[in-house]
Amino acid sequence: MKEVKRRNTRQRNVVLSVLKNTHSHPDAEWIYQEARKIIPNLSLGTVYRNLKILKDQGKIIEIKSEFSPSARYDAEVSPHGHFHCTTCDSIIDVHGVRSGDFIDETVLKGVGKVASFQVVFYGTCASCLSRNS
Amino acid sequence: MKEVKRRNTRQRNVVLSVLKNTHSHPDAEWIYQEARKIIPNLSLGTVYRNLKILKDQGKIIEIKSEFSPSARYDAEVSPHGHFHCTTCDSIIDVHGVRSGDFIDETVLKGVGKVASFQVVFYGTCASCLSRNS
DNA sequence: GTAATTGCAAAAGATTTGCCCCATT
DNA sequence: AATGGGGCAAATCTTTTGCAATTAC
Repeated sequence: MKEVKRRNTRQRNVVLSVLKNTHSHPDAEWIYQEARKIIPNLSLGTVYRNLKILKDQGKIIEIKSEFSPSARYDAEVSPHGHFHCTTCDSIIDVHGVRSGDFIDETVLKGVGKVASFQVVFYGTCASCLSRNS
Repeated sequence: MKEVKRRNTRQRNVVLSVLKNTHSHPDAEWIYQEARKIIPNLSLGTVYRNLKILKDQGKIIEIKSEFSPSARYDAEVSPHGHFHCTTCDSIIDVHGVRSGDFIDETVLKGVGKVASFQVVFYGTCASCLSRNS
């Protein structure tokens, strides 16, 4: 993506604020539906374009999961992991991920220079466990 | 996916052996092209179907990266992480990564029951670093 | 013989892009 | 006024699926 002077648009602000107001790690379609409640004639393409820009700017995180066909997004950008429940499809934040040791190790092993990382756990979340017990 | 008695087909064997013979973490299309050298009339749909079956059987791993539009595959199934070089697009194995090293198990216990996990580092690999220095 | 599997092609789903008009700076 | 951004729709890319024919067991 080329370096351009970004303008301050209502659409981009709404996309970001919708994402900041949820912990559900939604996909583009969900964000689109929510944002439409505020800007009814918003288009899905604009949502995708802005998600990419916001990701580039480091204001949001994109989550790629083996169990989700579409990318999921998160406005919490401090380093943390995710737990994807394969039963109810919800994604839960996992704080306290000790990435430092691993990044060091990776660097030490001569693999390369780490810029960021993603950790996703798969399994059954606590709610689903108790629901089926 | 329903439980069925799996048959031993040439197509599935070839897909698996193609993947076992590389460390490049290829996508379905690459596997398809390689496998076609052995079974010329193989179809891409069959490759996708078999990748899904092999994953279900735990014989291969699927890697979802923020920087790859298509899923990548790995026939090395022992728990390990990956490093995706955002310069040359190669994916490198990072061994010695265990979930317990990443996150306090007790924290994870409260979230749910973990069945598997995925760790992907993003950055610039050693080859690309030296090439551009 | 029976049911799983394949090849083919169409379909589906997710994301990107061209174009022209509008809005921000 | 200049140009980034939006809406819309078409296009692209990846993956899935229906179906009739084939193959493994």
